[in-house]
Amino acid sequence: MNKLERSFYRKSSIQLAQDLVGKVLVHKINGQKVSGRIVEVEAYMGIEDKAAHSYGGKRTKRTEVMFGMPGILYVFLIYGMYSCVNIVAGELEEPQAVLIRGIEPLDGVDKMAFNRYGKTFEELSKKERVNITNGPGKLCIAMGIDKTANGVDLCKDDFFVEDDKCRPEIVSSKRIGIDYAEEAVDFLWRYHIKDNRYVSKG
DNA sequence: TGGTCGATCAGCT
DNA sequence: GCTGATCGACCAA
Repeated sequence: MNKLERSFYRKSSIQLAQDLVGKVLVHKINGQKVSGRIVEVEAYMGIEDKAAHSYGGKRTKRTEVMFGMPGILYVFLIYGMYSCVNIVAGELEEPQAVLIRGIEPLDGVDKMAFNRYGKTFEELSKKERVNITNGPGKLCIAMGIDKTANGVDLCKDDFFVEDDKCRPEIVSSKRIGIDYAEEAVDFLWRYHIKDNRYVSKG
């Protein structure tokens, strides 16, 4: 359709976060397309952001990809069992990223349903249909994203973001699960589509 | 509808 | 040894 190129990602994570809401994340697994509209994100601003893994310029094996090219994926393991996926923003050597917190399933809904619950989308209960991708760990399971996707370039063929010209109303709020981040807990760096059921909270 | 709690492990200290 | 950008199960009311 309309795959976004490198220049789209080369901007601050706050800007990129807002631009990503409403776009479509696509993952092709062995030729099978799985996709969903990005409905909720959070910006992590890097060096000066106490909530970011790269706060203070912390550069380790884990955070290394955030220092890389904008438009690549940063995938990390949280609580020993869930993956979270980010899109790297900013310039090279500027460790910013946008966390994807919720998507609305579009293509490959049966594949997603199988990844999450081992059954077809049709067979899911009402609750399961919402819970399929309304959280950062959940959407990674549904879309088949794990640590092997760390560092993958969204400007290539099997993983990318496209613009289908959807322009929903976006609202901002405080980021979730960062109680340790002192003054940064109050920054309104979470953005989501208003009234969308696949938003994780609020 | 909301609170608490266990799972499970890489990256730090 | 401790902790976390989470989730789901369980329990109380």
